[in-house]
Amino acid sequence: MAKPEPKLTIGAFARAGGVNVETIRFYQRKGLLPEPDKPPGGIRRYGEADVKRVRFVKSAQRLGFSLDNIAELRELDDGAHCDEAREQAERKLADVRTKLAALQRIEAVLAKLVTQCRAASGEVRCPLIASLQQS
Amino acid sequence: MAKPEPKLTIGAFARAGGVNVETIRFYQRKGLLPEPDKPPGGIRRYGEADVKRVRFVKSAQRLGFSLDNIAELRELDDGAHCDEAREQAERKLADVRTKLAALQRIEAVLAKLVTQCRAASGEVRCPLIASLQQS
DNA sequence: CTTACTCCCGTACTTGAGTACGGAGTCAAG
DNA sequence: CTTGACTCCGTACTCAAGTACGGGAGTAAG
Repeated sequence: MAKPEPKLTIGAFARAGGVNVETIRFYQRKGLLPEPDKPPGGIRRYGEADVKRVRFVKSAQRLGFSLDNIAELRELDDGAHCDEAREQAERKLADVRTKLAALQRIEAVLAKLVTQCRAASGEVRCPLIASLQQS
Repeated sequence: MAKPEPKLTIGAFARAGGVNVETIRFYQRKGLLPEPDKPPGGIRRYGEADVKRVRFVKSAQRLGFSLDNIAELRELDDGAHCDEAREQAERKLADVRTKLAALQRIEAVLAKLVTQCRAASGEVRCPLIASLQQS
């Protein structure tokens, strides 16, 4: 049953996870990744489970979770805490929706300014800059 | 014609601009706000033009421009460079649209995860965390 | 004149997510 | 056995956008 366990060095591990070595070490310091025991002789080895964990961090990060959020989320990964993880995700979802709304407003304003600017070539004052000076 | 020019102290000025004193001083160091001459006697005074300028910074910031962006934008405020300002704004708009799209994808994924989680109470594995471990 | 605010100015600290550096040790190839 | 690549480890630096601090000077009210 003993799987070969690829046994990557940190460099290979980092490449497999799509991050660089320093990032791995940084995550270890943060407690986001376990630091495998150093076998006498001195070089730590990493396996598939570690690669998965980096990927977990990276995907969660893409979803807008901060590293601290992710650490919490990870602590809930002991089976029974699905509810709490879900609540976290719900909070994050609310959060994302807020940001989305804000960004949509920005998009609208910016688009309008650009249009005005295109229309108004030849005016004394740049409508974009002028408008930023109000309010 | 000589307008009274309110002549605010930095504290009053900061309040008028809705930021705090340290922020004003920080913007001055960055070149985003002019630093008025110190009259002999030692206390600098600010007028309406300065308040407008802080507002300019703050509105541009709300639209997602960085302080460095804003400094560039401000340099274009000498009349004839409306085109360049518009180009900046167009780049920013493209930028905002990219972010918007990304955030929308995130929203979708997160919403789906939350739904799955609600449905799957009683499973061994939390679908949220499980899913973050893929890819 | 004293007290209580402000202002001035420089320096340093903060947060988040890494990146960079440098010396020492280890490992595999030639 | 040497060379080169890689690892280990700690410390320090980066960026953005401020915030905090502290001592000295000016100012306004009582």
